[in-house]
Amino acid sequence: MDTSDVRTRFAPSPTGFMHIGNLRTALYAYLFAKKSRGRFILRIEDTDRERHVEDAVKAIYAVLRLTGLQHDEGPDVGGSCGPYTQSERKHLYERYAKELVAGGRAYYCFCTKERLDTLTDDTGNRRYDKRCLHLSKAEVEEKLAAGLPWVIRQNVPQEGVTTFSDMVYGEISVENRELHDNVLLKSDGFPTYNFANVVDDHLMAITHVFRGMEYLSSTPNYNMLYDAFGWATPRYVHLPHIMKDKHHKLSKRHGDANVEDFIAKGFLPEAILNYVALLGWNPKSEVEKFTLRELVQAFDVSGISKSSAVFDEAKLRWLNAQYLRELPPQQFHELAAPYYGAISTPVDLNLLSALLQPRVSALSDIPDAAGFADRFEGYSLALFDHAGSKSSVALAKEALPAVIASLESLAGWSNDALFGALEQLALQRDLKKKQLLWIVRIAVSGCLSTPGGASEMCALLGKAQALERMRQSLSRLRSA
RNA sequence: GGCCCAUUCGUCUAUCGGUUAGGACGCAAGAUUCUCAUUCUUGAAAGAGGAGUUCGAUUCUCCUAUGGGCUACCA
Repeated sequence: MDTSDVRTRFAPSPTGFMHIGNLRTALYAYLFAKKSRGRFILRIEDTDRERHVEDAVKAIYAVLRLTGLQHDEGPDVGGSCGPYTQSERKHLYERYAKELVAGGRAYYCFCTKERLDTLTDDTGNRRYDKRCLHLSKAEVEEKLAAGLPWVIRQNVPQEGVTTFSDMVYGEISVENRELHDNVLLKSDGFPTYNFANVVDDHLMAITHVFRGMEYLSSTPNYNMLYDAFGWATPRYVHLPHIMKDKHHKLSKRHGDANVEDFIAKGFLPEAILNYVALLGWNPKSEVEKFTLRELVQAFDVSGISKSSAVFDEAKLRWLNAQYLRELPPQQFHELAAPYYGAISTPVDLNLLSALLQPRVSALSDIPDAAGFADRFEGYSLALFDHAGSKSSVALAKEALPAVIASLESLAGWSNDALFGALEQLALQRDLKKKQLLWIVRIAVSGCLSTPGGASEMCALLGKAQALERMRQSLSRLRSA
């Protein structure tokens, strides 16, 4: 049950995939709404036909579904303020723009691109000179009748100061003369973001606007629009940017910022969400691990920081590893299964999952971690030389026959039985346990690093295969 | 260029005038371990610079520097 009028919205433009920054904006808007027992709305801002990307909307739905940020209203789920896709609301904007024209708060502009270009100053900036504002009503009618292309521009007063309050950045004032007569309605009849966001946020009764801080400097323009219509302004929550590094914003040009890519790389949506929540927001406690539910409880706008944050994949990996380890073994196994697809050697996959779960930090680490399975042939014999365990090629050649003989007659092939047998054999031959186990592990895996120790590797491969590999290693040692 | 915003360890951050400036990731060292990893312990690591205000500034004010954003018929 809703118990408040709080309504937030996530309003992406379908110009590409969802990146980490988009996700965080959606998350904060969602958390704020849910914490206030309000509603979270999805609105698709597709007013730029040129940058429109076909499957972008699908990607938005996919990410919201995967991360659990369920919207209460939106193009796909409906709601009382629809339609929720701006291209389907086109007629509305024109009506409202004309209302503004009638009230003198906006005006038709017929200036050509060429003329606009002449308005560019020494520093390469352009500022419209309000020329068309001074057209008489008759002149406007005449041009309109002649079928000249037109746009509608906001009529911004050039004197005075506009002040607004942002819940993150505090009070911000801008001299009105710094503001431009933005285009509200484009010549193709579509509204610009500068207009559509105001009309829609009002019509959809949005109470709190969450968006990137790049809109901070144009917010005075928007407030003038609200005032012109006689509408109440929403509360603003501008968010600091997420950076790829010290100097560059996370950009869609880099596939690594794509939320779906991270999921494909074996990061759990819960971990991504958790990490992203902490990028630019602090819970005022030292807790770092939060479920979505817990985030809803803990979220507070006062914890949002003002400065931008650099995205750190290392920390995401660490968090993801925490999540992976807490998974019920069976669930981890199911998630890992797709990554076993490339393994052709028969191994005990359930056991492999059990060994892998505490040691991978992303599911995509699995193929590499399980490299022993298919990368056995032709491994370097130098691996038998290991100072730490005092083992060597010579020792391997000498000890392996006994290992093979001993294990061939081993009754069970469990990890415990194997470990016991190897331990005993080491004792008999007066070898350090470490020495023998190193040799066996290499002989059976051919890898410096494996998901388990010698006995575990043997158990993983099964009796026939493990013994076969040992014989193969022995013969290579002998002929070397 | 103009305007807006920001500036604490490499990174994410705590501190809301008085702290040995705390935590986390990463990094290093040690311990544990049948490898690597895990786990545990320890360590190195920060207030951009300069003026003020104040008994006292990381914290408040101003200037400078640096970074980011906006300055589109993109959002």
